[in-house]
Amino acid sequence: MVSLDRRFHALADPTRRAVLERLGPGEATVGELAQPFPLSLPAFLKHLRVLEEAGLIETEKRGRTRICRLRNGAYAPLAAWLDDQRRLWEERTDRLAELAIAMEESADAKHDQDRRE
Amino acid sequence: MVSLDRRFHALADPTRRAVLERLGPGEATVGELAQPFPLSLPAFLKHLRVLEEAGLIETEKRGRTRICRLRNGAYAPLAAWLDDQRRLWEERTDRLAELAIAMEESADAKHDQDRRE
DNA sequence: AATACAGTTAACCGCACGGCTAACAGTTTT
DNA sequence: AAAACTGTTAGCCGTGCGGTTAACTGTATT
Repeated sequence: MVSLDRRFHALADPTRRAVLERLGPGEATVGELAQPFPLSLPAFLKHLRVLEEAGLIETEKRGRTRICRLRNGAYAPLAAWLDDQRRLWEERTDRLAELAIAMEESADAKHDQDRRE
Repeated sequence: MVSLDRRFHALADPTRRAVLERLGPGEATVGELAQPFPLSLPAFLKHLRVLEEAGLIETEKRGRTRICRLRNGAYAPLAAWLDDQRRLWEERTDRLAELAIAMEESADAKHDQDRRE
């Protein structure tokens, strides 16, 4: 299994994210992918390698060209981690809300008590 | 607005992700956060800086200690990007499915035609 | 067979990243 | 006032990342 480190690192670059965005709707060759970027081909190839080793894309050589496509379930582990964190956060705010309510009730009780005195 | 580059880069490190996980349930001081890690304090502080400049946490100095907490909506832009990409992917597979159905119908038609001949 | 095309490998380069130690600064505590 | 505690800054260092050019491989085209 590829580490979250590799996956997140792969996304921390605008060129690589652009490639993924381009690959969302459908597959493309190395040349087609590289065309929009002001990069040498070797530099661009390194980005593709990073994406492939992060398990985000898969590639296949057909003749003298190589076609690239998004991997099935590529984003699942990343989305899962984010969802976990958001869940933790919301559980926390829920607890805070309960606490606030409890304090309010306690304050009301004190208020009633004051009135009775 | 903080770039996606910074945000994703901040997540591409196990120490920093661990800090975020720790901070999910509630806030903590620098010392409490640093304690589990086999790092010098200056090294650890750099990680906190990265997280703060990525807009993921916010910190506040109280006396001689500094307390750190998760920022509200910290993960929203990241989750949004991921969701966009997954949407693109699913639209693509939907189109492929439609195409497959269309081809099947076409094949059926051809088949019927063959039978009629 | 020669040429062009698409990608790949190798070797290098500057710089930012992640780590360290040492010294300093501002708050509590005693 | 002195000592202890909690961060913080400064400066250094090795490694890896993102980029380059040059040379090469293998596949189509003519």
